[in-house]
Amino acid sequence: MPLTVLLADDHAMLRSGMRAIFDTQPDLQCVAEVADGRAAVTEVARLRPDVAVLDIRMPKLDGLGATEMILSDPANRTKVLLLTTYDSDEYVYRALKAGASGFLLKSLPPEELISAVRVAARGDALIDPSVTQRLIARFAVSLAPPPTPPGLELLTAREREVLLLIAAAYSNAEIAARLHVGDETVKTHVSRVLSKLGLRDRVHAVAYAHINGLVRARPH
Amino acid sequence: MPLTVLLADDHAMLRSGMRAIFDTQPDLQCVAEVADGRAAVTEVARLRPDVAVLDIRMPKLDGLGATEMILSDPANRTKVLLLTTYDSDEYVYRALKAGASGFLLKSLPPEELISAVRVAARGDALIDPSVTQRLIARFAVSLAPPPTPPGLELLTAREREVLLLIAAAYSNAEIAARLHVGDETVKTHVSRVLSKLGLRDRVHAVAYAHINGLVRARPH
DNA sequence: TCGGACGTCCCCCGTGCGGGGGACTCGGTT
DNA sequence: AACCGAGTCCCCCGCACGGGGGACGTCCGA
Repeated sequence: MPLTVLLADDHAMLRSGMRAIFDTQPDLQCVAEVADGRAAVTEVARLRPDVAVLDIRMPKLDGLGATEMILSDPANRTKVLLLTTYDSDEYVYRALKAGASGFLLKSLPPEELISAVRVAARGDALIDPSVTQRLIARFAVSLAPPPTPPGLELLTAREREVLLLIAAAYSNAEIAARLHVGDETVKTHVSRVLSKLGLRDRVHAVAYAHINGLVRARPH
Repeated sequence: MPLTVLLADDHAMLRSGMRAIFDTQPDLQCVAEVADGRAAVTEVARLRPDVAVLDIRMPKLDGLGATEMILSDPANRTKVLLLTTYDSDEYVYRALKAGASGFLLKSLPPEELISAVRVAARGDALIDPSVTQRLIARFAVSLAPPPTPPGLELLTAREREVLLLIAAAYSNAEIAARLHVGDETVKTHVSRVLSKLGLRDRVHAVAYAHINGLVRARPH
């Protein structure tokens, strides 16, 4: 059975152009054309096409908002491809966050649009190369380890160990038990950590450790 | 002038296959074939091709390591496309982090490999659709706001305000000055925050706030 | 061989902190 | 009217904490 497609764009000319492209493919069937985002949402809910191709700029509800509404429905099985004339980073992030299966520029060659629909239908995703480039850069920094915080290199191994335990909100006595040393020893380490890092008290130490990424916040 | 390409793969058969593909394109010139990662790095440094196509599994130095060495050189202008038989998330992350311009599966149709080289050469990037899908999912969660931490809804507006100041490592006296209230008042708020959240002391409160994303760590 | 860094343990002392009370004002609900 | 939650201020008490000292052993490099 053919893949069903919904087209959403406020320019009738562009819609008929895309429909013509799909009509060249026997296994692709364009089951609806709409001119705004709200209509796209309702028609997707009614017809449940395999793929919805949405322009970002549309009246009443833009393509991003429509995408969010469509994909936030847990019963939905329609994949969403977003089309845009100009790419903006904000658009991309919002689109990907909403779970779009594609983010493409309208300059895309017709045959690639067809292949994009097939890619989306089988559950994969596709991003325009010019956007991918910037996405990688952004993704890389989000993976990059935080730069070594200032002053950390002054600490000995033991002191860093103690700092991590402070950051985990352990008391001196708890740290002592955990390291199997006396609590007076821990006090010494703590004092050295504070003075070496220029911190007033252990509360500042906890903040320092977390802000500088010494403690991994809820693992993603 | 033609685009120059370097091929790196430990299978001679695959190299000659790819070379044959490139030879069908007048504007693509395969300037070198190497069989391991170390050779790839030195040849890229010597020949400075426009694009290097690297297999991930290679002797001596794998494609990821080679990518990192190539792209860590600030004088480098060669773009890197990575090829792999099986995709693993870890591979992808490392590749993107290193700054690769592409991450493709060997199942890729030949004509798409050609187009990928052109995409990379012009500075854009390209990721295999099956990988993109998972990348989006991962990217989305990295953008997702942290879920509302447990217990936070028990706090009044004022108490939340105080909690944020505690998280910023302010002392009771400093919080009092900042809020223009007496320090006895602050003590009351702090006590309520601690008991409502089940925290032992302000140190735990600082850790709680940071772990639950109430305080934005170094903005990316 | 002598230092110096590191890790360990000890004492004193002042104070910020947190728990336990209580009390007052406001605003909104019943 | 009575009530209650939120915000404000006050007192007392115990204690963990942090700064100031000093001391001792080990290991390593000068």
